Parts: sequence; C-alpha cells; structure tokens
Amino acid sequence: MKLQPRKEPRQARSRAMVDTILDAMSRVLVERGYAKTNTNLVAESAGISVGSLYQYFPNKDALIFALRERHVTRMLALFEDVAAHIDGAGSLNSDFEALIDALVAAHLVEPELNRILEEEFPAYNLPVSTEIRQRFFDAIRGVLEKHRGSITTPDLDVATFVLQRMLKALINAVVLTGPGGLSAGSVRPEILPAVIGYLTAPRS
Amino acid sequence: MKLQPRKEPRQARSRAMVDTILDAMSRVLVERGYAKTNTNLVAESAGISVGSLYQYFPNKDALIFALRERHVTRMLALFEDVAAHIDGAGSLNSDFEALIDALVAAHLVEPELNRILEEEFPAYNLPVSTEIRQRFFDAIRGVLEKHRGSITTPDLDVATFVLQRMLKALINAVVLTGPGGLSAGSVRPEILPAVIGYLTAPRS
Amino acid sequence: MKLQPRKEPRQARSRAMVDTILDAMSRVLVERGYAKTNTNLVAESAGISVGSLYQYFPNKDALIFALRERHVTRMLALFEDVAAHIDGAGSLNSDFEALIDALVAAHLVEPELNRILEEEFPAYNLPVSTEIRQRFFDAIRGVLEKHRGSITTPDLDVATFVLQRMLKALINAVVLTGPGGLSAGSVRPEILPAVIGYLTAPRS
Amino acid sequence: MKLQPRKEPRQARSRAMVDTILDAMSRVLVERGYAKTNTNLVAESAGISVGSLYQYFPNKDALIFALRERHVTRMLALFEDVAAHIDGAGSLNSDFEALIDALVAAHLVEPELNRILEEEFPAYNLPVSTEIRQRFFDAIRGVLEKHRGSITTPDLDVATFVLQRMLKALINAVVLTGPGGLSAGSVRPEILPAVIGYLTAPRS
DNA sequence: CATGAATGAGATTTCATTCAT
DNA sequence: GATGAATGAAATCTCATTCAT
Repeated sequence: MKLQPRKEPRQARSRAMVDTILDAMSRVLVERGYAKTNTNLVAESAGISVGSLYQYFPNKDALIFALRERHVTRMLALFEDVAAHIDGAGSLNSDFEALIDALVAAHLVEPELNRILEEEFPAYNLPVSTEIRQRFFDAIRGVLEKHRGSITTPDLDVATFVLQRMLKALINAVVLTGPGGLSAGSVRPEILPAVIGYLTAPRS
Repeated sequence: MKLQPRKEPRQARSRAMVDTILDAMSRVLVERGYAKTNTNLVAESAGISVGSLYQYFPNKDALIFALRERHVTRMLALFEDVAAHIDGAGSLNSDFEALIDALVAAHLVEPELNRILEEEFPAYNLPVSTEIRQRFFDAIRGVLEKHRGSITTPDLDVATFVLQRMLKALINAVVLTGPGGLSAGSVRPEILPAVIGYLTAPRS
Repeated sequence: MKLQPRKEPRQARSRAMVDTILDAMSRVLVERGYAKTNTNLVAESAGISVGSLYQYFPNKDALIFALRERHVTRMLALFEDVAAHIDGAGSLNSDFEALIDALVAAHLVEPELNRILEEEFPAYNLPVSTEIRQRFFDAIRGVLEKHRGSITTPDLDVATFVLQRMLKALINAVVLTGPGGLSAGSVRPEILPAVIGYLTAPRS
Repeated sequence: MKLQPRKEPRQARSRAMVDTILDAMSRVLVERGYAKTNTNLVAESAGISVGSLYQYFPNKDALIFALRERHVTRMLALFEDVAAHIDGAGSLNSDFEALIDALVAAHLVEPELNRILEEEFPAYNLPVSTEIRQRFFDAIRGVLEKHRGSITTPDLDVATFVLQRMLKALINAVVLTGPGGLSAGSVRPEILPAVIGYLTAPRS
C-alpha cells in the first residue's frame, strides 16, 4: 500500500537534472568563454557523465538553445512582473520609465552569461523561440495600447517592433560595455527620451 | 619613350591575391555559414592552395577580421560619400533622411555577407578597427553639429553614440530579416521619426 | 566466499593502455625511425584511435618522454638488482666487472629502441627524470664508497660523474654499433681497464 | 683580348655562397633551435632566395650534413695543428695534456652550434663522413704510437677507439653543461687521469 | 642563374557523440 | 539509467620543394 508516491518523480528528477546541466553550461561558458567550452567539460562541471548529459540533450545545439531559452525566460519573467503593474494610470513617461528599468534589470539577471550569449555567440540556426519573443512583444504592445491617445505612431505593431529593437540596442549598449567609457552612465538617461521622442514625434 | 611601364609587381599582386581570398571567404561564408567554413574550403574556392592562403593571412581569425574590415570599409565609403554632401542647408529632417538612405544603401552592399557578419559572429573576438568606427561616428556627429540649434539633446557625443546604436539596430531590422514579415516595408519609414523624435524630444 | 573479486578498473585499465601505447610507439619508432613516426601511426599500431591515444598522453612529446622514462626505468631495475648484490667483499676489479656486466645487460633490454633513443633524439628537449639519473648515480657511487681505500680519485661525486659518462660512452660503443667493425668484440674487455685505470691512477 | 679572367670564378663564387648559406644555417640554428629552423628562414638569413639555396644544396639534409661536416672539419683543423706538434719527446702525460687541451679548444670553436649539433639533433641518416672520423682517429693513434712503450693496452686500434669515445664523452660533459653545477670546473682535471689510467692500467 | 610565390602532403590535436558495461 | 573510454572525422597550420618568370 503505497501512499504518497513521492511527487512527479520522473519529471521532477528530469527538471532538476536539466537545470543542473544548464547551470554547469552557464558556469563553464562564463569561466572559459564559448570557444573553450565543450560538452565533456560541461558534464564534468555538472558532476555527471557525458553519457548522462546526452540523456537530457540530444546534442550540443540543443544544450545551447535550452540555455538561451532559460536565460531569456528568466529575463521575461522579471520584465512581465513589472509590465503587469503598469495600469495606464501613469503617464506615458512614467510607464516607460518603469518599463525601461524593468528591461535593464532583466538584462542584469546573469550579466556575464548575457554578454556571452549576446556577443560571443554564433547565432547560427538557433533563434530564440517565437513564444518568448511574442511575450516580450505583447508586454510592450500592452503598454502602448494603454496610451494609444498620446502616441503619434500610426501602427502599434510596427511601433512595438521598432521599440523592441531600439530598446535592445540601447540597453545592451548600457549593459554590455564595461564600466567607464562613454556608455553606461551617460547613455542610460537617453533611453527614455529616445523612446518618448519616437512615440510622440509629430507626423506629417 | 615609355611612360612608367615599369610594373608594380609585389604590392599589386599581393593586393589582388588578398582580395581574391577575401572574395572566396565571403562566398564560402555566405554559401555554408560560419560553422561549416574552413580554410581548405576557402583556399579551394579561391583557386589557390591552403599554403598560399597562409602566405597572405597568418591564421583563420586574421582572415575573418580582414573580411569584416573590408566589408565595413566599403560600407563606410558609400556612407561618407553621401554624408559629405550634407551641408546643413537642408532641414534636420531632410539631412537625416539622406543619411538614413545612405546607411541603408551601405548595408545593402553585400547583404548576405552582412547578415553572416552581423548574426553569426563572435563579435567579441573581432572588434572592427577603431578607425572605421570613429569615421562612422564623425560622419553622424558632423550632421548633428550642423543642426545644433534644433536639437534638444544636451551632449552631442552621447547623442551620436545613441543614434549610432539606434540606426544600426533599426537598419539591420530592415535589412537583415528575410522577405515577408513585419519589418522591411513598414519599419523603414519609422526610422526617420525615431531619429528626429529622439533629437528633438522636449527635455525637462 | 569471494576473495577480493572486486576489480581494479580505472588504474589497471589505464596502466595496461599506457603500456600498449608505449609498446606501439616503441615498435613504430624502431620500424620507421623518429622522423617518420607520427601519432596516427602509433595509435594504429596500438590498435586504438588517435583520440584514445590523446586520452592517455597530452601530446606527442609526453609520449616520447614517457617511453624514454619507461625504457630507462627498466634498465635501472636490471642494473640495481645487480648493484644491490655487490657487498664490497669482492675486489674493486670483480665488483666493477659485475657492474659493467649489469650495465651492458641493461643496455640490451631493447637494443633497437635504445639505439633510436640514444642516437636520434633531441636529448635537449627530453631530459630523463632526475630521479632515475640519481639512482644510477647512487648505485655507482655506492660501489665506490665500498672501495674508498683503493681509489685514488679525490672526490667521489666527481669520480661517479666521470665514471657515468665513461661507462655510458663505452657501453654504447659496444652496444649500439651494428655487427662487424671494431667495436663490439674488442671494446668490451677494455671497459674494465678503463674504469680501474681511472680509479686507481696515481695522482701527483 | 681578355686578360686575367678573374680567378676561379665558378668554384670561388660557389664556395663563398656555400659558406654564406652555412653561416646563415648556423646562425638560425643557434638563434632559434633546431625545431624552429627551416629552409626559408635560412635563405632569408643568408640574404638569398630559397630557390638559390636549392641551387647549392639538393635538400635540407644535405644542408645539415654540410654544416656538421664543416663544423667538425674546423674542429679537426684546430686539433691536428696541436697533435702535429707532439713529437714524442714529451711524456705520455704532457702529450695527452696537450691533446686534451686541443680537443677542448676544438669543442669551443662554435660552442652554441656545437651544443645544438650534439644535443638537439636527430642524427638520423647523417653520420659524419668517415674521412674526418679517420683523421681524428689517426691523430690520436699517432700519439699513442709515439708512446707505445709506456702503454699497456695490447691493441692500439682498440685503444684509440676507446680513447676517442671516452674523450668525447668527458669533454662534452665539460663543454656542454652550462656554467655552474658539478661538471665544468671539477670534471676537466679528471680527464687526464682517466686517459692515463686507462692507457697504463696494469693488465693481467 | 636568381627569385620567391605557390604548392599540398602531412602532422598534431580537438571534441561531439556513441555504446558496451 | 548512468558511465566514461573510445571513436575518428575534421580543422588548423607548417614547410621542404618546385618552377614560371
């Protein structure tokens, strides 16, 4: 008579393992850089055998993809939390200020890993899943909708797309470059004007 | 009486060879992607032996670096041509329209190569030479200076830096994405408003 | 009741493998000479893949070094066995006769390999480990000490050093040269007089 | 009407060239070590083209062989000069003292080159020419003959052979090891006792 | 004869992946 | 399922030698 057959044994063990492996991958990546990262090293760092690693990931690309996916998901979580609290009661300015803060915070989740993923990575064949992309998109678009009246941009989809690119570029400029130099300090306060400027620019 | 028939052997032959090799590199890169590009293939595609390739480039990285450098230099040439004709007589709007056109044109020099270079590359290991960067920077800054009066951004250096990032991100969005999708057609006309919006945004 | 059937997997397998590889290295070296020896050939001759070879030796030099070390260790073993039996009860003459016999025997362990190792090698890059050297030195010095009284050489360390060089040179002369020629037969009996002559030479 | 067609044009030019090349080879060898020496480098250092180098030497081995040969010949010249002055009027002791001095001097002709040639060299297929060997042999044997009466060694050929090996080993021990350490200072004065001891050892 | 660019076989080493235990 | 030794294709780079100019 078995009571409480533990809980979700297979799945759970699997999840934990997957995370252990991704943690190891992240660690090795950060410690040695992409060029010197290899599956054996990752397995070792995860405290398992390569064979086991291949039980959870069919190949190296899947591993990379999963790590990126997890990283972006974590960023998304942080970002959506903030975005959810934007109720349109605030001004366009204050709402986007919050959004940008959230995005910057999101980019600081695992900054070194983020840098590797952004800079050192052959993005070959490994696009971020469309679902994640879509949710980032939706979060931004949601805020835009709440301020439809104050925005001059004709098409909200296009505006969202443009904003997404702008924000990513500017935030990476702030986050990726080492401390010192032109960027970090002085670029940060320019992001909001750029966003608001674009959204409220007079259109002919 | 012979007019300089001499010949310019060394330099000339070398230049031609270097270009032949870079052309081959570009071809292979575009055809097979970075991951499947190797020096033997490049040499073969250039119609020379690996040995010869290594007579002109000390190693694979130097080859990639040189290709990027050549590509960016070509883009810069196109861009500077246009930028040079902007004399400040036009409006901020029309001048930046011209600048954006030039930049888009520059990004269409070798679009597939450009895509590989932008997307598949360990940017980290292969920074574009600072001279090229600086000249792009100067060209943009030059236009800003001519319109200093109509711009609300306090620091022109920072503004240039921000613009550079914004422009690169948006133009890539236009240029890099395959046909179809949101981008190309609809994003293009948004670049100018984004730029002008940022530069003329009211500051508190 | 099973008596320690356990198994000694890692170490044991590793040892065997290392020996298999060194055997193969030795074989290839003897068959083709150093210049024509390469890791692929060694792996093939060992009946393993190159990859496996590199699991046991980090690079080609380590392989050569290990082979030399093993060879010299085997020679040392043979030599020490004999040297251990020299108790000083015999005459200087008879003791060194035994020592020389032991040394010659030691040099005949794997004569062809020995020849390659002695003649074809960048000795400079591959010094024999100092421990081995020291033990050869000690064995000789031990015998000298037992006959301190009959030896005219003032410094035993120097004498040992000189003897080591002399013995190596003369024994190699006997062992290394192909059959026929002056050496083998007629040089052998000269080694003892040379040694004894040196040790007992009247000093001014 | 041509007078004085220069003198020995072909030969002379050839000789000079050969020496220039060997000098370059020696220089490169000493500067970079055997492993990093290659024909292109040698040609460059000689101030000629590789093509020209191959006009004078059919292949790399011939180059190495010639260099060794030249080096050994120079050593021989120095050595024979001294040996020629030994007229048997002196004692066995003093004559061999002179001989050893000459040999040491000979080994110091181009010490770094000598070291490379002795230690860093795969001697594969490249024995010193028998003529040179023979002349070294004859020089030593000549001295022995002059002291036939005071020597106990039965066969002079064998004695010469043995002496040659002993001397080479001991002198290299003195010459090759860097300053400091056991060797240089203290081994040098042991060479003569070793030689005399061998030659005058009482025989049963 | 001289030149030196071109050659290309070949050597070392890496690492994603498999599979017998 | 886990293990990790074994695999071997593949990649980078070197250098003795040739030969068209």
